[in-house]
Parts: sequence; C-alpha cells; structure tokens
Amino acid sequence: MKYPVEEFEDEVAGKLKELLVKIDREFAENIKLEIPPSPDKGDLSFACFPLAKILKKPPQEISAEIARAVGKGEWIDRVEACGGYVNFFINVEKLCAETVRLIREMDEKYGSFESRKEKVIIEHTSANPNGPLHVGRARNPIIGDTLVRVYRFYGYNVRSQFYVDDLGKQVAILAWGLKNIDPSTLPPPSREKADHHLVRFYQRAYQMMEEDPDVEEEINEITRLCESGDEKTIEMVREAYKKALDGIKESLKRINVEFDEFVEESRFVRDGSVYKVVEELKKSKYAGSEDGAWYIDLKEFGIQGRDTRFFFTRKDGTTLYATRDIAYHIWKLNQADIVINVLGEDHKLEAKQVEIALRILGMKRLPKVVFYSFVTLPEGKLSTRRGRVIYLDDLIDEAVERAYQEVKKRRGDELDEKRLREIAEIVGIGALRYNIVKIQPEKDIVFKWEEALNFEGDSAPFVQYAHARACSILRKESAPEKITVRNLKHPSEISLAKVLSRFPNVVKISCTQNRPHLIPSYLFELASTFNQFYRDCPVLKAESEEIKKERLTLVDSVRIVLRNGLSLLGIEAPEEM
RNA sequence: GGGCGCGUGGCCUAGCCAGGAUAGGGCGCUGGCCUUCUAAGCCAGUGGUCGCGGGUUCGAAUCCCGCCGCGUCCGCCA
Repeated sequence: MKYPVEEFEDEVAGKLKELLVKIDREFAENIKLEIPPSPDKGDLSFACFPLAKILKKPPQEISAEIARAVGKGEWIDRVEACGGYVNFFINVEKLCAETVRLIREMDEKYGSFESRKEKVIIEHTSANPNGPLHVGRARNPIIGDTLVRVYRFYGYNVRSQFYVDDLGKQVAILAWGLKNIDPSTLPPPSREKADHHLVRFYQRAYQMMEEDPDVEEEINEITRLCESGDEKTIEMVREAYKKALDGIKESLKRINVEFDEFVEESRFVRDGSVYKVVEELKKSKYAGSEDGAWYIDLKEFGIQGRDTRFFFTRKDGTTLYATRDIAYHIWKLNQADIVINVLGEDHKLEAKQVEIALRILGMKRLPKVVFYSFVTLPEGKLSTRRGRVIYLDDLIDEAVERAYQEVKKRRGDELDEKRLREIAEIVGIGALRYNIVKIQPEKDIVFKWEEALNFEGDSAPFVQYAHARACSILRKESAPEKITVRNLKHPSEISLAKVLSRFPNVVKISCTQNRPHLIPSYLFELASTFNQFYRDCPVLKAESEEIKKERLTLVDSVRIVLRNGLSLLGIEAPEEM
C-alpha cells in the first residue's frame, strides 16, 4: 500500500526519469524533487539549473521543454514552467478523495506503515535510582518515549529498556546512607513520595563521604562487593534503590512513559559476560596495561585529548561502568536489529568508547545514539547540592495546576469538578511533553516556566483545542460512514486535505532520521490549517447538504490525524476542553 | 590545550545532513474580530547583516577553511 503523496512523487520522478535518461543516465537515476515555496507554484518542483550545464542551454528553456513534454497523469494535474523550475500540480480532487477515504478506513492506523520484521531496542532515561528525576533529565524520557512510539507506528517491533545502574557509586552512596543515617536528623522531604524521601539519605551520605575518607572507603567497598558479584550486597543495594526507582516510575507514568523492561547492570557481572568482554579486549592489538589496569588506546581511532586511553579494568581486575555497558550492548545487539540509545551529551565520549570496543569485538551492528543537550536554569546549571533544582514532579504539578486554572476559567460553569481535573491533567501533561519534544535534541534548553508551561501558539493545548473543536462539531452531527469526497473546492479545504495527506511522510522521516521534533511541528501546522478552515468554512451550516456531509468527513479526518499524531507524542486528545 | 555540539528579529524556534525561487513559525508588542460549529482561536501590522571573516558554486542560513561566544567531555567515576 502506498499513500497518495508517495504515488504522486513516484509518478513525477518516473516521468522525469523517462525524459532525462536519454540525456544523462546518471543524472536521471537520482532526481531531486523539492517542495515549492508557495502553493501557487505547485506541489512538487524540479530545478533545471544543473541540467543547464549539461545541455548548455538556459534553465528557463529546459524547464519550458520539460513542462511541455510531461503531460497529465494519474496524479499529475498540470505542469508549469516557472523560471528555471518545473512545477507539478497534484490532482486535488483525487488527493482529497483518497486521503480522506484512507484516513477514515485506516483510522488509528493512518500514518503507520506495514509491520517490519526488524526488532528494535530503545534504551532511554536510565537515570540513577537515587532520587527524583529533575527537569535537567526530563528530556530523556520524553524524547525516548516519543521515539519508541514513532518506531512502533512506523512498523517496527520495539522494546523499550531502562538500564538500571545498580552497581554504581550513586546507588552505593544511597545504600550506605540508608544503613548509617538516622532519619530524624534529616530535613523533611520535599513531598511524600519514596524518591523524595530517599534522596535526602543520598545527599547527606554524599556530604559525609566528601568530608570523611572512612565513609568513602566504606562506600567504595559496597561498590567493589557489588561489582564482584556479591549477592548479599547487591541485594542490599537493590533494597535501597528499589523504592526510589518506584518513585521515578510513578512520575514517568504520569507523563505517559512506561518501559517494557528494566535491565540491571549487575546482570552482566552475574552472567559473566562482562568478563568475557574483558578477556576479548585484552587480546586486542590496541590493548595495553598499566599497573595491572587494562586500557585501549583510542588515539588510533581518532580520539584526541589529554588522555586517550580508555580503561576497561581497574588494577584489581574489576570492571568499570563502560565495560559493563559494552556487555549490555552486546546483549542488546544480539537480540535486536536496531539498537537506539537516548543519552545526555555528557555521555558522548563514553558512547564512543563503547562503540570502538564493539567494533574491536567484531560486532557487525552498532547502536545509534540520540544525544540531547542539557537543560539549565537561567541562574545556571542544575545542582541538587546547591538547592538549584526543579523536580519533574513539581513541573508536572505546576503544569496541571496552570491547566486547571485555565480550563476552570473557560468551562468552570459547564463542567463538573471531576471533568475539569481530568482535562487539566491531559492538557498540563500535554503542554509539558510538547514543549520539550518540540525542540531539537541537540539544542540547549534554558528552563523558563513561561516556556515550559506555554499554552498558546505552538503548544499542545493549541493542538488539543483543534481536536476538541473537531469533536465538538462531530458531536452535533456525525460524519457519514461512507461517502466519496468530491466537492471540496474552497482553498481552506484543499490546503487542509493537503496537510492531512503529508502525515505518513512526517512519520517516516521522523522515524528514519530519529527526529522526534518533526511530529509537534507537523501537528501545529495541521491544527493551524484546521483553524483557518474553521474560520472560512461553516460545517453545520454549510451551503448545501452535500457540502456539509463532505466537510463533516474532512473534520472527522482532522480529528483522526490530530489524535494519531498526539498519541505519537504520548499526549492525549481530549474531546472537550 | 584538544574533541564534539550549538549560535537564525527583544525572547524562543523551523529550515542545515541530501545547496536553489521573497529565510517559515511561535512568544512579545500595536490594532482589529465573539447575536454563526468552544476566542486555549482568527486577521493585519511590527521586527532578521541567518555569530564574524574568507572560500567553493550560475546560486550558500545550508558545503569547506579560519576566528569568536556558549555548552559538554577529556577519571583505574557513573
């Protein structure tokens, strides 16, 4: 099955190829089509400037000749030359009819593609379970979960994983604190939630560790015991972090993020796979050792810096975080065709180290990594110790509360309290996720409340509102089940149908290029186009019964695509707000 | 010092990887639109040397080189 836009593109490219293959075979093999800058210049265009050189003719002449030679087609309605460009116009009537028909037939599947056999593992979030998530790390679950949803929709068999760092110093500090600190000496928690409770032990223990080398030694001992596979200690640490992790899960669930699996780091010590990694790496010609600690010199792999050595064992032979990460990756790569990691930009070097090690170990496939830049506050970096921190839980509460005020202001006298709260939750969470995912991962974000809680313009409530408007119309009169749309002539109707037809392509590019921010960008455009249609074209009071029916169908299509798109972002589409 | 990323109107952002037709949006600000399907909306106006300087090209926000600013990393930490 192909979507209308694909059919049109194939037809245009095919006709051009047919024509150009006589002139320059290689050129004809990779024809590049562009989207014209405005609708009056068609739906696809072809630039003739490169041909001008080959043919030694002005591009204007070439475009005119091509335009004459390419006639109407199944999808091509007309072809025009404009300067050095050939502009192709799609058969609008066919596009509207086919798009609307497909959307309503496929319903929640519209925009998705046939299922692929490749398995995908997406690892994201993987935060240290020693306290609540803060906004600095909130990008990770939101980007990660969006990718999970987009990959699934595109047709992959996806498993999401949270890698639990249960051997690290962070959890060891927490475990030590829990064992040695009298809770009555701690300040009250920022809220009644396990992760907020536990982080106090972590913070105090951290302080004590910095001041007292003996404490540090005890904590290091915990780490060593865990690392060497001591079940009793691992169990003690697990007991300590489990509740913090539950708290994190609870927060994530509230923003519609859930995982298929939680993979403990200790697993790769327990099953011995990390030691196999060590043995294999030692055999490599790039390996060396110093005082009994083993490393790989990365200079040969183009890594530069003060110290290019990547240590994969300590001098006592124990392994390091990155070493275990290699074992984890081998495990993932053996089960999946595509492995994706969502990581903070601070992990760039570590990811590179892992990648090089995987290459040395002869792995055929490598993980793809989506890096995101840090969220900072206007005052500077997030710092739990300096009290400069905003917890995700607080951001969620604030977003929902703001949404509640807004919905109460508008609908307070129509809707009951329970419904107001439900809508506030949907709108608040939506705004939060949207405002984070709409920015390309690699850009820095300076956290500002007014931006994080933006409810107007390019925001989730804007998109949700368009959806609610569509639902509101359809509540009053539902769209006919079966109808062929053929009378949509108004420019606002046409442009709306055109935007609807592009959705599958947005899904495709977002997935294949790991660009989750394309989804909100598209939804904003769709909602905005719908609002213009809403202004220009009365639906319930349309000029004729026929046009009303067709507009209802169009509105229903918008409803479906907005809902499908929002669900890719883990955002609910309210029927009223 | 070196590596990697980012730098687009007062603020935020798309476009950059696969170079093309007047650089799209949003927020803000100014003015207009609720006896018609929810005004979380719509319309008009305002505002840009695409960090700076070179180069490649018929054509550069986009590719190449140099510089500047910000972020991040350069632990036998995670």
